Amino acid sequence: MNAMISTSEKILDVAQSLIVAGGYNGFSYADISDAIGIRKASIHHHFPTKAELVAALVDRYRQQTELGLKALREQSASPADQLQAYVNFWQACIQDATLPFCVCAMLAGETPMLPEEVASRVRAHFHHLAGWLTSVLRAGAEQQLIRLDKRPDDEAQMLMASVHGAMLSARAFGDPGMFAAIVKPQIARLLVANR
Amino acid sequence: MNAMISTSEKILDVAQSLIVAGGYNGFSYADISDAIGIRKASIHHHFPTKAELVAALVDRYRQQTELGLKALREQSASPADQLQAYVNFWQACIQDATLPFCVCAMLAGETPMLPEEVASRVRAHFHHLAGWLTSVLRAGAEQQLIRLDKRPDDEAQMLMASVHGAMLSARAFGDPGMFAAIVKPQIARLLVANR
DNA sequence: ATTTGTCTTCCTACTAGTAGGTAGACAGAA
DNA sequence: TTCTGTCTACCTACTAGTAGGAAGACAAAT
Repeated sequence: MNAMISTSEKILDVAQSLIVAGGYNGFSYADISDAIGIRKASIHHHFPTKAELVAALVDRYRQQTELGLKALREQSASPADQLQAYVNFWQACIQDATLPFCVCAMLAGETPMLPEEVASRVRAHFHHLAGWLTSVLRAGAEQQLIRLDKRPDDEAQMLMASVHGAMLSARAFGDPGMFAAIVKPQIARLLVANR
Repeated sequence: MNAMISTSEKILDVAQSLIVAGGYNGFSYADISDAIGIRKASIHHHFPTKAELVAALVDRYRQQTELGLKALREQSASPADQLQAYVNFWQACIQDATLPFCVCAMLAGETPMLPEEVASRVRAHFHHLAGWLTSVLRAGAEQQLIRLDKRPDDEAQMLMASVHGAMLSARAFGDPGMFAAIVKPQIARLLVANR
């Protein structure tokens, strides 16, 4: 009946939800051990050090994101829809608490005391996400669906910051709806002539 | 030669810079002890538990913020200038690394595993800051210096999220200039006819 | 077919060091 | 004298990480 999910995947799953809740220093091997019913030492077999574990986790996260964003570009017709779908994805994650915060946004806050191998991967995720947003915005501007006041990459950075800040506010206020309340208007102002 | 700064203030100063670097679980009594040359037990005399220490820290932080924002309202003539000054303040803090991140933004990310006495104070800070921004935006709109697409409190939440998200991006990219690059355009779009 | 060796995964048992926190003594100031 | 701040010395629980071995899977050699 087990969905044939490997132990190392289970470890990463648990570690991810723990990181999302409390960051790099907010979980221990013992926590993972308890959650999946395996000894601490066995986790060290799969991931010798905590830094390696989290680095692998961020790699997987970025890979999943990459896949998700690619799927989004292929499914949604217009750049405007792609933007909406991206925001809706996070809205759903936050609402049903499956992934109530971006792993890399969480870790980014802790940058100053993150192992370099983790910090560099977090930076890579930020670069990648900003790149995706830039290309969507640029395409939208070319098709005259989106109106940009600044260069596409600047607008992408602004949008990304809004998304992360909105996650933070949703958490601080304990109100999942706050995310959409902040991000949707930011999207709306980019869309040309919404009538 | 000591500037007559009390031990408990020193403790809070060090704890604050450590929290800003690594969050609630990113520092220990031993770290503070090492930094100010006092035994761990002596810190427990001033702040019996870690939760109490951080709660006191956030109280002080909010109080300082309150004072700073009030001063800002009294010094700066127009609401537009107040907004600019607020952003400039953070820009300076991030640039010279005196306070490269908002204490409460840091803690907000860790909300799910924060002691309730800390979480509630972080929430209070968010409320207070949002309130200040709302009143500045409302005043600006009344004087027709600021153009609001949405209700003042919604625009305030959007601005606050931008500020926090911009701090996160500046950290992730290791580029202090990123903060201003993201926030300044957000302010600019609110200002009416900038010529 | 059985043995041999290797690889993987997990285990028990352990280490050194750190976590937050406590008890009690002492010195100086009020 | 009592109160405040600091100290030494200690506690229990937990931290990441290690040592060494048991059990099974697989493949090649016998």
